[in-house]
Amino acid sequence: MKQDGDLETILGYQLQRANLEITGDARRVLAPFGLTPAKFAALLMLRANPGCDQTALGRALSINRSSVMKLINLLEAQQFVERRAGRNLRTNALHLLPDGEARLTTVLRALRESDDRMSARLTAAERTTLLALLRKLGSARGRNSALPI
Amino acid sequence: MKQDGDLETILGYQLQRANLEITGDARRVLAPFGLTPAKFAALLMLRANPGCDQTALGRALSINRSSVMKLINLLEAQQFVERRAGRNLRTNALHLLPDGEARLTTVLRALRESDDRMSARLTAAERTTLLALLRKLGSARGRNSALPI
DNA sequence: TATTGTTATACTCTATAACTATA
DNA sequence: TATAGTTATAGAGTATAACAATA
Repeated sequence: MKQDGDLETILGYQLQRANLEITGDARRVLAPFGLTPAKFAALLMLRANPGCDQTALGRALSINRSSVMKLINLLEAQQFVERRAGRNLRTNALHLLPDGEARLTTVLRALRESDDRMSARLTAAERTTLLALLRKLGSARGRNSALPI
Repeated sequence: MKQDGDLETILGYQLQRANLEITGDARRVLAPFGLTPAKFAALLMLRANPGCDQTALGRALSINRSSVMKLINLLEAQQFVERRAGRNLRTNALHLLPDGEARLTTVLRALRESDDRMSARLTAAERTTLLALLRKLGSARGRNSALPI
């Protein structure tokens, strides 16, 4: 099978391939903890912003309010997170539970190993470059659809 | 909302964000042609390898045989592609139809515009670097799961 | 009126497992 | 036995649209 010259230089295609490769390993690592990449990202963002509401979390992650609902419902059922009374009657204040935060620390360690393993074929400098370029691309995320501000 | 320091340096998270951003625009561009990113990629790969069978296409795209089935069923219904008699009774030879190839040329032009628009916040050199790094990461794709060789 | 949470529904992409026919 | 295609099913991640309650 020949490679296709166009696909080689289509950013979206290469992103999708790399994403599946890296995310696949992350998924295997997270599964024993009952987590998925999306739930894991939500936990980290929550840890950095205790007490935030669901809409704010969605904006930070650049995902829809209804997608946040799903994640928090699951994380609450797993005792990672708690919905507390918010600053008014229509908002929730989201908090990591102490045990959830402890578990998250363990999970983060495991995920870092996965990340290192997956980026092993890059030099440290390449990895840093890649992260910077990805952030540039992803920073526009939600400026249209998910972050109507 | 604060950013989370860990998420900033987790490759999988930044890949996912960038992927959603870039693929989202591609999806909007492809939709009027009845295509999605996955179907589009299959078409390009098929154009480069006329007459290949479904399993080979799956390997080239690093996706499962059953995923190829879905894509080809749709593309055949849309008259982009045809299953012809293969080199033996259990293989299909996949071929782009002439009109499908013509349409693909138009679509490719539109997608290139999307790709350029999305990578506009990178310099040409950065875009090249990014593609090279992504290919390094994605090249392992399927060596375990999807490409048992 | 605008916003928050919620619910129901749907779509994309992919995978696994098992079957059938053929090699 | 091994491989190609097929089918059914499932899971992860997301979105849209509409509603109720609240601001």
